[in-house]
Amino acid sequence: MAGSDTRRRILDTALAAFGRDGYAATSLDALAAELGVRKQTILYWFPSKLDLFEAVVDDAAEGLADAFDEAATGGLTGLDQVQAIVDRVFRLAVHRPEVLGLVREVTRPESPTASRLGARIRPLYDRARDFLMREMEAGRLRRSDPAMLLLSLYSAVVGMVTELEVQRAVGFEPTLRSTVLRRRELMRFLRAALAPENPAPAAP
Amino acid sequence: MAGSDTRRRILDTALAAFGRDGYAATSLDALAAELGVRKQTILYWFPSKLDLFEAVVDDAAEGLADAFDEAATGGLTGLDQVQAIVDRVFRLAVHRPEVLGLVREVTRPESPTASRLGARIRPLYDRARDFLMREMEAGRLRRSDPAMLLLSLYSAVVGMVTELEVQRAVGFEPTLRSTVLRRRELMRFLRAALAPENPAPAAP
DNA sequence: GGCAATGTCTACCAATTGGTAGAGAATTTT
DNA sequence: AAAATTCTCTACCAATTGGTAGACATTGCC
Repeated sequence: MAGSDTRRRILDTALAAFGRDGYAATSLDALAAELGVRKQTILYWFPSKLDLFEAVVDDAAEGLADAFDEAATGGLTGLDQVQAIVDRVFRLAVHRPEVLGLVREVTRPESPTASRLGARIRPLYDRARDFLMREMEAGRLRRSDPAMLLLSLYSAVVGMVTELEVQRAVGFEPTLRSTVLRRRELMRFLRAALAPENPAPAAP
Repeated sequence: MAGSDTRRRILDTALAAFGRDGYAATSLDALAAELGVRKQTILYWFPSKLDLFEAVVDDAAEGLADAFDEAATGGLTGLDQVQAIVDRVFRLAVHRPEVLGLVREVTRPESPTASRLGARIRPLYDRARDFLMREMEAGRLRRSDPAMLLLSLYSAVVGMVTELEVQRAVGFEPTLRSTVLRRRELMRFLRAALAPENPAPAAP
């Protein structure tokens, strides 16, 4: 069944292209050329460009959910859990920056599938908010509005990560070292913002 | 001289369109229609689509610089100055969201003018870094790497602001009230992260 | 071997794209 | 008033876009 391999390859390459160049700037012909295939092969697997894009979004959302799951199954709590997730997102950003590019593309209000993404990430969002709420009540995180805090966190992390690109734009070529420094600095920032004012009592 | 008025109108409308839909998804025909004018009129004022885009970027960069200037001339220091700038950016985001959309578009690595933006915002960047360095040395901000901290700040603010859009994507319609709450929560976050561990001594 | 399903291709197509050439107003300069 | 400049227009154009129709190959099944 070589066919579903083609399908997989199309999804991967399309994710990279959409994430890098955006939906409008990615043409099916260019995509096909990159795949070493004809455009009609793409249209065989996905009836239209928009269908392809939606499939790519779903696929990426699934990958993101897996990444979060992986970072959230260690039984960590408080800042350690936050750190684990930040690390995971950074790793993703380093070796698959297109995924975050796609997130960026898709959160644009005029995106052809802005609402679709909503449905896809909503469960992640709810889980994260519950986690924050629990940790605040346990005194392991500074108390504040969990929904708002979550948006702050998301902003800080994704913003920081995508600013690898800004850094390029401003003229620095980001190195591995600078990436490490960036992550460390971000964690200092987050720890300062999130650490409870008076440490939680040890568990009984 | 009705001509330069046309030029001005083209710049404004193009900024809105590029910021909302992105460069590739904005066609000169659509832009012209929105302006009530023929495409060739646009091409008379700007020799090509790319030229128009560059002019729009320059124009927006100028506007951003003015906004920062306005927020930075009150002689404030430390967290108060940071807060003034955050407020200013939020105001901008509320009544001209396209500007931030454009920043987002242009910081994409494949943007046709990624490097151009670099040159334009570099002075702002340098000024902000100098400010942070000064305030740290005066003990009014927590000490850390100013360049990294600046990226964190930029990320947190721009990320938070663009998440007004994410919020829409997830299905909430942001209200004025939620915007106010968001700004307040962001400032709590920033204050927690930036406040010096031991307060600075009063000025002599 | 025949046959049906699956998968990739060639050949087109209508619509849209950014852009050129140059006519025709309107305004300013002389 | 004539001439020159400034501005917006109509008329095209070649290239690219997403998409359709259907031929041709390959595979697994009977």
